[in-house]
Amino acid sequence: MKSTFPTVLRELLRTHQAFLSYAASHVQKLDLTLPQFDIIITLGNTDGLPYKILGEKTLITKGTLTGVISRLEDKGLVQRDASKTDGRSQIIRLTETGYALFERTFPEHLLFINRLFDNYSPEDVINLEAALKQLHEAVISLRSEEQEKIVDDTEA
Amino acid sequence: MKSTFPTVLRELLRTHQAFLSYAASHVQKLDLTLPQFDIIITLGNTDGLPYKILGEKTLITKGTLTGVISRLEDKGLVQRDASKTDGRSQIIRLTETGYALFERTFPEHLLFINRLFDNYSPEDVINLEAALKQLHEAVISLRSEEQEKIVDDTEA
DNA sequence: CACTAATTGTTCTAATTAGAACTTTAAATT
DNA sequence: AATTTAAAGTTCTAATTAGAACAATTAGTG
Repeated sequence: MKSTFPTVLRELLRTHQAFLSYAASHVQKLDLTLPQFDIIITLGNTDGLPYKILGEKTLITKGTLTGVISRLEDKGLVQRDASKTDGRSQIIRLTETGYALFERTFPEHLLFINRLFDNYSPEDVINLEAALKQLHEAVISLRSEEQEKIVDDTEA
Repeated sequence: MKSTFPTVLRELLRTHQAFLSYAASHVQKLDLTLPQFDIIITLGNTDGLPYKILGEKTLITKGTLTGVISRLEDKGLVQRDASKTDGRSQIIRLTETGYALFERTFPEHLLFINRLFDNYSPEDVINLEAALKQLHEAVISLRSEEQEKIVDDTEA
């Protein structure tokens, strides 16, 4: 059996790692970590987001999110407000300083990142996205199969 | 300007994360973390590898590697031997227990992972790998450009 | 050979990470 | 309405992560 594991999936890990370190190199100049800047970006052009949504958009789990938000709060870039409609929920929004940082740095960051695709044809972009989605869906599909197995075992 | 950043690259992050959590779900049953199991796999079928090579293959930086190896050593799965040819270098190899674990678990792990590609045609695999490599090379190319800039600044 | 530069691995720090236990509040059920 | 169940955030723990400083050794240079 020819194993696709070492070749294709290693390449996924390598590409991911390379991209993160590329993106981080830009963000570090702002004295922010990548997750921190990701929060800033995600909050930009919104009127604040509940904790939960913020975690879903940035792919940061809630236990981690508390720490990241706290550090941004310490830096004065973000603030927590209690939700008016749900007593459990916190709304995170950019402070004035945070919004100013967003406006000042986001366009340049976008250029920096999009430079990766300078030599891409439109088809290349489509292919990449399609290939990633195909793998993503395969993972999700198998993961839910595994989940069902566990449920079956519990019931049995 | 149409931004490729939020769509394609988010998909890279999501796919990567989904894959890791899928792989981790399997490895956790062995009471190992993914990086730890990655080391076991990488050492399997070798006669031991120097620290440096091990880090390159697993994409783990040296500061991190020390901790991961130490934990595997504590579990008795791996041992450190001083290199005979280089006084600075350590050779990491599987212990008997470690090798037994590798032999017992690796084939099943491979099956578990390769299941992701059950519905892939050969072209699908080739496309995925090509798309990832294209992005990877774009990152590397830009990263080295950035590096040159820094050198220029230092010289100027 | 002497000196400098580079490499190997360890140690340390600050941050992120997932997961679990926990508190508080909301929703659902009886 | 009372009770149970679920959801939102916080806190805690163990591990990973990158990066920087450091000691020991090797390689390269004059």
